[in-house]
Amino acid sequence: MRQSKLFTKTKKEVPTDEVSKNAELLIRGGFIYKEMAGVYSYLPLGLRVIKKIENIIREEMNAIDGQEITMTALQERETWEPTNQWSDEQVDVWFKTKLKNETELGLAVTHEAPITKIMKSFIQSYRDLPKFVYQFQTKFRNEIRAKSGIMRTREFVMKDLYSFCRDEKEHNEFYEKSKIAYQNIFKRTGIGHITYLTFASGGMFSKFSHEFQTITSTGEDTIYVDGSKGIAVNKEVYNDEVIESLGLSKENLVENRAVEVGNIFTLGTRFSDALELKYQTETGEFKSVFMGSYGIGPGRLMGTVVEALADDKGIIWPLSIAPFTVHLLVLGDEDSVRIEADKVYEKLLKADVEVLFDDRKEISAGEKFADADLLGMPYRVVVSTRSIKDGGVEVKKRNEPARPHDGLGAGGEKGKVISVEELLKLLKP
RNA sequence: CGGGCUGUAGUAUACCGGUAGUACAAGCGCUUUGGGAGCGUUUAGACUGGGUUCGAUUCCCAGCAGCCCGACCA
Repeated sequence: MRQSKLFTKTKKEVPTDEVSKNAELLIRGGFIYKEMAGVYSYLPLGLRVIKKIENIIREEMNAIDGQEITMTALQERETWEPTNQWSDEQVDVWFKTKLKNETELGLAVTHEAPITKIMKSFIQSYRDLPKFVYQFQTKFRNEIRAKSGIMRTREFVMKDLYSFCRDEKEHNEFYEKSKIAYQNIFKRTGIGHITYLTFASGGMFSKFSHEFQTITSTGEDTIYVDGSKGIAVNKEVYNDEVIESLGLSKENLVENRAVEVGNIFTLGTRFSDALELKYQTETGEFKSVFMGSYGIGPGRLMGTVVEALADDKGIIWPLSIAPFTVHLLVLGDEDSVRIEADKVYEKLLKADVEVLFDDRKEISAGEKFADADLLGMPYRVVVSTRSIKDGGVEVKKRNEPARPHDGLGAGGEKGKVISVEELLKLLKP
């Protein structure tokens, strides 16, 4: 993509009404646009990140036999009444509305009840189980207080998977598989090393649940981490009984602030009982289906990556979810340099490298470098009179520490000059 | 939902009960070109409603909007 054609622009100024790092950097970079408090649009660069995150999640969900669907955002009152969750006392974040004929509707807060209804049409026998279904779909939650940029919003996409098993044993087997799938997702998106399986309360749905918490100083939650075992306990259930039952000891637990990037629940038969999702066993008895639900918010995951990995100059995207692999900069407007840069761009495209080409004219080198740092692509590749004289292109990784000042310009960080062929080998080994 | 703070060009800010100033952005011209460059020039602004006042962007009230702390969080 040529940056001269990209409709978004970077901003030098920090918006004063955003304090959180993720919102500041994502807005300055033009990844997202704030529509209102807790409601953000995703612009071209941001959407590319979201799509990559979704694809990683999709691959991991498919690997554990998930089947993708899309459910509706409009939900009927009757769907939620059997579990008593239409009432404002039970669920206080509903956005409710009405049809012209006064029928009450809700905007999707979550989908346990609707998916249970759907599955009633298809599950009758033990032969139909187990089944696993997921979607990426917009949730609406009328949060009293939206905050922390894209971390806690009123409208957001969530990947929610629902499992339907014959009994608790079959459920537990899947539940353990889902933990590994989730851990793969966080590893692949670059935050695996700071994300912990965390024992937590079950909220409305069950007594306990598991969260995946990523350690960042700006996190909303407090967790106690046992680094050697790689697990943690949420403050909300942090007591002697829980610590003992998990085989942990207080001496090894370290307090941290963290962001909940994923959450898995055992639902049991709460929904299948209430909505009468039953199946017949081999002996002809009717049993309620044993359920679980498994959520990840791609937007929050994106915000968490920004919070956890950025430096004082901008975002540092992991290769796996970067909007582009390479940020190609051309310095100077001389024809010879621009022709050479165009050639490099074409070669990268031909080799299937995702490249953002800063071909903007009359933009100073400093501004291009600052933008490259802010936008955070993994590789910065520079074409300039100097790189051409040195026989190639200058390559610098975004996550490499600054090299010592080499006298080539104020605050200059020199990359390594290599040929385009070597660059391609580096990117596509 | 309790508490606190804030609304001035696109963004960030300043002053003031009496002509709203600056920087960045944007447009134009020239210069510059390896870390957000310079000179000149142009465009552009007081959240809404009520009150006090000769006069309100400024003071008061209400509404709306935003941020922060806490509580909440499927």
